[in-house]
Amino acid sequence: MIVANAPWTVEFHSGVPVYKQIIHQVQAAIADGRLRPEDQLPTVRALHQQLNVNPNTVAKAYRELELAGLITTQRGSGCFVAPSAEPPKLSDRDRKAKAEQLSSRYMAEAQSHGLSIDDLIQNLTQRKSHV
Amino acid sequence: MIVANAPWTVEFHSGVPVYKQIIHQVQAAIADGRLRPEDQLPTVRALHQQLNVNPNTVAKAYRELELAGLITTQRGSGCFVAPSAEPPKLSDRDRKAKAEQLSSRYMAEAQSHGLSIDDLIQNLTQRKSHV
Amino acid sequence: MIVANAPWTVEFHSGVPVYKQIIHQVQAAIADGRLRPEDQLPTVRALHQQLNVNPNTVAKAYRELELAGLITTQRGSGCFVAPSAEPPKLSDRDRKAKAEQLSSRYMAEAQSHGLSIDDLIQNLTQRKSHV
Amino acid sequence: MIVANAPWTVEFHSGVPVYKQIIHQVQAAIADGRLRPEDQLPTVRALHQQLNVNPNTVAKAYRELELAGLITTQRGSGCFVAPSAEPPKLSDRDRKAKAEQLSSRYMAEAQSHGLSIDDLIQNLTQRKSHV
DNA sequence: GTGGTCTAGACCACC
DNA sequence: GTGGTCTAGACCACG
Repeated sequence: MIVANAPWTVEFHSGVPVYKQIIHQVQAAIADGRLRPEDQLPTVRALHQQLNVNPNTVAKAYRELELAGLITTQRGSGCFVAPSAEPPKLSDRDRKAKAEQLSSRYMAEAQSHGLSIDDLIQNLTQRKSHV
Repeated sequence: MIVANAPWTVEFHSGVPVYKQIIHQVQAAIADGRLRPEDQLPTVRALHQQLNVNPNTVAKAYRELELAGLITTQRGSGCFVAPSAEPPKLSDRDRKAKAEQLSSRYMAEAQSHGLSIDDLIQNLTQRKSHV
Repeated sequence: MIVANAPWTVEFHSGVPVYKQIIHQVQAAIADGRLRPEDQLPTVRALHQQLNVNPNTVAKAYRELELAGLITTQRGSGCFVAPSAEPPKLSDRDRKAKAEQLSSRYMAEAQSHGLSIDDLIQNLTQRKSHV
Repeated sequence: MIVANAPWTVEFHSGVPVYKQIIHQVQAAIADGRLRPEDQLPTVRALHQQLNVNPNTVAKAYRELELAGLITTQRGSGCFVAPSAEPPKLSDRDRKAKAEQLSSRYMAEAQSHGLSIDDLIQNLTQRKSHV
């Protein structure tokens, strides 16, 4: 099954390289089950059109995902989630450390644009219930 | 007052340019009142040592902040929050849009490292109460 | 120390991608001690000129070596052999299997160009004594 | 005689195109006498099954061999080594140059996988005596 | 000066 | 049609 309806998007001026944003989204989709082992990823060409980025940029993201062992590519037919691909498992301690690190950057960026902590919490809570 | 005890940090491999991370943190500190008009910022030298970053990088951040009118630099004595510096005011609609955009990127990055929405919400809530 | 005198070369029409040939050569240099931990690699620009290939091709090779953990890159100063980089250790059995696989491809290619096994053995023996 | 028991193999991730690997092996078999003029080659279908490769890929290899004059195809009955097919004859100088070029590439690849020159020499010597 | 990212576009290998 | 490789060239971040 091709995940054609997935909400692939990138922000161009966030500072985070586009290809890394793609990697993050694929990893996130695998982590929360929207993409399952053996599923086919969008083709390089499809994603490059949808995101309006250069095909090479998508290919670069897919290449790194393959090197990381998360996906496999089959010339002539496409890219697929690796059979063994599994969401990363972190200890509670590591989760908190990582959340701390991310939130710190996240909050600084948010506040610098005039948002408050509550704006963020509210948005996240909304997303949670929407799922 | 010199904000020497503020938690200045940068992540080198986050993709967000280091100088932008510094800008974000200064803006955030101004936005939430940790830095007030007329307050002195850490010196370039102090920050470059603390963050283990090239002085040019800190200088570039301060230069852009000055161009944005948020700080003023006084040769020989340091950089100060501009008297008129005010947190940006956004309409509710803009706040929501910005929060949406930011959250989307951060959630993907969080999930790609094995974190859940709850991990993020929990961390932010904690921060809120700590203030 | 920059390994400026290393015999970096690529064959353009061998079928093996140029960037993989570069990777192989770096790995080989690490494996046999010509490159040691902390040594600096040729800069992207230097190698691109020496090999007469596009800088991106060299950069791609270095990027994969970094992802594999063999080298580290420091923006603004260059690429270095990772402190922990070590030649791969294989069991005798694996060595034989790998040698079998490589030699099979190697010999077919050699014979298809009119060379005999003896030509190959002779050349390799010569190389050995030259070291 | 059909060379059904010949060790036809391809490596998919070697970088050398699959169809070229097939060409090399046919040429090698002709060069060392395993295939003689008038001998029949494996059918496209047989080889595609044995190598687990797309029939088009086998067909492409055979087509190029025919263009090179090494084999002839007779519709309905198969492909045969051309009556005039002869191993290429190279001058000593060319042989050495070719061997040098090939060995250089293969040694880098071998060492990058942790093999030594001796591993290669040993394997080749073994092959020689097995014939 | 260093490496990193992205684009545009070409050609190739394989299904 | 699929992905893979390479080039040329621009712009950016960092020291």
